[in-house]
Amino acid sequence: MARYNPKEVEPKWRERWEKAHVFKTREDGSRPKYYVLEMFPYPSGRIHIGHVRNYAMGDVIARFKRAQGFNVLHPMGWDAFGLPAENAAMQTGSHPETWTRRNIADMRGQLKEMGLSIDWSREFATCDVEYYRWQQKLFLDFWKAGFVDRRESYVNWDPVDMTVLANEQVIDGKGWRSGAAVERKKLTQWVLKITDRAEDLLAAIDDGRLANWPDNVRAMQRNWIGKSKGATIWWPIASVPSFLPRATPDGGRGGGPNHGADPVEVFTTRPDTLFGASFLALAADHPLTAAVAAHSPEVAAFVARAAQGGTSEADIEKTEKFGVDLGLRVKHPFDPSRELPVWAANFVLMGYGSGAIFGCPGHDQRDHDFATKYGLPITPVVLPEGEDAKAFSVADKAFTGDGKLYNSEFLDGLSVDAGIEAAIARLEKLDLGKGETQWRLRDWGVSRQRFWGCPIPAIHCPSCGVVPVAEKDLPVKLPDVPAAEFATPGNPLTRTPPWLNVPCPKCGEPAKRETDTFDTFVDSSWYYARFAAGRTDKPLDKDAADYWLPVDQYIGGVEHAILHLLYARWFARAMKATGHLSVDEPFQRLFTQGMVTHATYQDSRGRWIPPEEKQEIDVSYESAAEDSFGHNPIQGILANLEGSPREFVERYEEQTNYLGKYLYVGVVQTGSHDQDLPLLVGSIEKMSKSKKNVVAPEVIANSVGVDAARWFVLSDSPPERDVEWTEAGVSGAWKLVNRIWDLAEPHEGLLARADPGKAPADADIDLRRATHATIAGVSDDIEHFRFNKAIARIYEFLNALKSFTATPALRDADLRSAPQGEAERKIEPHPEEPRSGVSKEARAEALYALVRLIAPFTPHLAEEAHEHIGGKGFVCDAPWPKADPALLVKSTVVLGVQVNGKRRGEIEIAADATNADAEKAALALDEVKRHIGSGAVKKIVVVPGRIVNIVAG
RNA sequence: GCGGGUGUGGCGGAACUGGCAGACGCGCCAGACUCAAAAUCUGGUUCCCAAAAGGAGUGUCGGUUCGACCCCGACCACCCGCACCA
Repeated sequence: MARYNPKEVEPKWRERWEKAHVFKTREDGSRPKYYVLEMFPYPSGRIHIGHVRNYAMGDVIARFKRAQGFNVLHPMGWDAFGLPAENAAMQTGSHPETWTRRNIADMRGQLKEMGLSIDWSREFATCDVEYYRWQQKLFLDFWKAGFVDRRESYVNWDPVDMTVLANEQVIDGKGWRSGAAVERKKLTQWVLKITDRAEDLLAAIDDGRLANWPDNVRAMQRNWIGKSKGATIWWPIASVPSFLPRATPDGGRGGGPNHGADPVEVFTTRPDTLFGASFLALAADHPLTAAVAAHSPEVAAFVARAAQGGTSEADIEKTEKFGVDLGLRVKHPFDPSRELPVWAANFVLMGYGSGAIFGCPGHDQRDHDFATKYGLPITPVVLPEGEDAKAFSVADKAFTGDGKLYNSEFLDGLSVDAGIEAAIARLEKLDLGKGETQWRLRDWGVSRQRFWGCPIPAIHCPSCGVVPVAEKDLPVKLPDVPAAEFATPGNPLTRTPPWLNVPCPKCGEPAKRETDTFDTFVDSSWYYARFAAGRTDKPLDKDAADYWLPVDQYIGGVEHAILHLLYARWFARAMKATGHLSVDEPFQRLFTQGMVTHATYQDSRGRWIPPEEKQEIDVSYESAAEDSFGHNPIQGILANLEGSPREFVERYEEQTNYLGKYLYVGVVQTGSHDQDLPLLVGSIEKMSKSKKNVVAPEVIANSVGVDAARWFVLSDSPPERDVEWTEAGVSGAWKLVNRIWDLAEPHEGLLARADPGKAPADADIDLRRATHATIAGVSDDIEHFRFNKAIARIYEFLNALKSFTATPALRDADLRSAPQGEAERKIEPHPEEPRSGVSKEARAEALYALVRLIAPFTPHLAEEAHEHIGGKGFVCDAPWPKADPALLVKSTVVLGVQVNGKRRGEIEIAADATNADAEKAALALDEVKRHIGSGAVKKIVVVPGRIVNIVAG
């Protein structure tokens, strides 16, 4: 029979789909809508397996919902602005747009080969003028609404590339590309005021609006927003040295009329421990520290030393705490007669709170470390439950738990929570502090000093200041810049006078355009809405947006759990406030899929070896013990290894333990590299070019077809976990494709001859039950993103189907005695001679269900098989099969029988049998009798349909 | 340190609301077909005991229950995110 040939079949169906426009989304209010969206790709050049998995998942959902009768929107586009295009331009001398457009064309072709049910008519790239012009309009609306600000802030500046770097692009204090030491530079940046919505962005995480998001993503967002409740406290400076700045008119609040300088502002979450305060500590870059440093070489030396330590690195833990006494004293808010020293300390950060803390060494470990080092007093003020006040000590370690306050005057006896409230009340009464909430979340700096991005529509006028571009003048298009311009570092926009020089929209005098472009996260913050409701004359069509949004299912990598998803959430709120949208949460359900990983290989010199260049060898135990030269090859290989052969040795031992008979000697590279160098089997990692463990999707598509690739990336591992790419796994998927094809092949035209809708005879009941149980199970699994289980169910069904199709006479047992030549028939069951009693109708029903159930996973194969068995039209247009509830109920059930909780046998009884029947049947079993023995039956627990447990003693 | 998650055969993983642990796939073993191999097909495959009978078994220890991978308590290991966040 004909071998299934994906190279012919797959393109054929893609052409047919395209010709019939089957995946074009029609506005249709009569059907319920379903919007499936995968995070759109950055056009880096090629599709990789990770994309395949991401889009295969989305496509399963899209096709499934479509078959269920939903009006499905499943679009695709390109996150097309960004740094790599400019870097490529610098290296290759081509324009960023040329590079980007070429990549898009390549990747579009590759994506189309995947057979995705995408409405390509809605495709756009964020670098299309028709997209970014509306982004500029949204920005102007946000500006008008007060969501935009301009602020001075520090940025990472690469002096060689002359650009701002994101924190992730700074490696060990150096630019990731240029390797130049990064400078901190103060720039005026455009800012979107996302902190204004911090409260609501946080509230939505826990009030049910994000109920269908993964817990870890919600937790990450919660942490990132970082709300902490506490108090701001103003500590009056006791005696003010002359060199300190004079008090500002409003800054002296609470300090009384005659303190001479502003009080020191401190934020704390534990105002209840105020009586345990023994010092104040300021950040090294706190203004007050700077003021003292100007007059004290010792303090200046401290500031210099503190600046050396890596501030953002993870090895902060190792950094020793150190500080310096500033020589200032402050008055305790609750007892002005008590004065505390003011220190500067390296562990206090200017970027959080007010850059100053009060140290309570008894109840904060960092303060404890610091106080111990510098001999500052340590006073306990919280007594744990059940501890004796005299015996309790915090000399060795800070106590951070709950308890009762003591040593705290008016707070004595209160719990921590009550103490916090009482302390805040007193502070507010004294006008020395107030209850306050601090956020970890910062406003979003969107300025990038780059060319390849959406221009920020603003104009700098010498007399009017910063002025928005008039709406009639939109879009602010990127100017035509010769490709050669990109060879020079910096932003070409600053060197393009005809574009740069414009009249001020307000006064008409000569002015200059803003040369910053938007962070590309802005582009991806609203694309989902544009897909759904794009219009040529405005950002969105509100009616269409109201119909389609929110996105019903969003799918992407967990690496976007914080920034992209947070920005998109804020953007939706801002768009709602400016009348463009009606939703504030754009993504109803979120799914974060795992990565595709692959084993890595390294030779003994540490070079990465591509998987296709390695060769596995097995050596039998006998030959391993001694080869023809009388050497043990394992020992030989191990002896040759340079560096650390640990990984290799572990694998080797593992294999001997299990197999005994065979030794997995490992992997020897062949091909272009040195022969017979032992290869280390490395860890299993995310596919990456640097580790040479990538597998190109097109290579798979050209051999076993995209259906097999799609099937593979969805089988085995649950979708949220990583899946390891293995050759064995791919060949398994290929085998599956052929199994299904073999089933369809002998039944050519079956649907035409049988009516799968006609209720078949009773004798078919087992097959029909299997069919309907599979329909119900697969539907439920897809609905709940359990693709691996849906696939397992399909395998189970195939196994069942086979037992119905193969005639018992041709089973293995009979084959041995069968005459020569008879075996041929076993491989190819006769289509018209199925197991006795199974009708054409039952088989037609089973196969028709099968092709529709596999369609979301392997759409080309489904179409081909469907056509082969005589189906009309497209499978992707066919309705999703419905399970008949009557066939999901069994007439008899098998119950496990336990004695004292251990399984001892099973009984098969009618599904509607009474408990008494079940008990009787269970007690009649020989195994049960034996295990009860001479003991008395004390109790019998019967769970109908599940189990019988006999308690005997 | 804080937050989230995960621990089940040789491997990836199933097990519904507390009810037959190991579905399904891979790998492996045996057999059929073949001169042989590949492919395919059939059967087997948690561990211990030669087998049967039996026993043990879901990271560890304890608890609740007729019954625990599942619930509770304490711990261990690993993964992810954040992090001198006051």
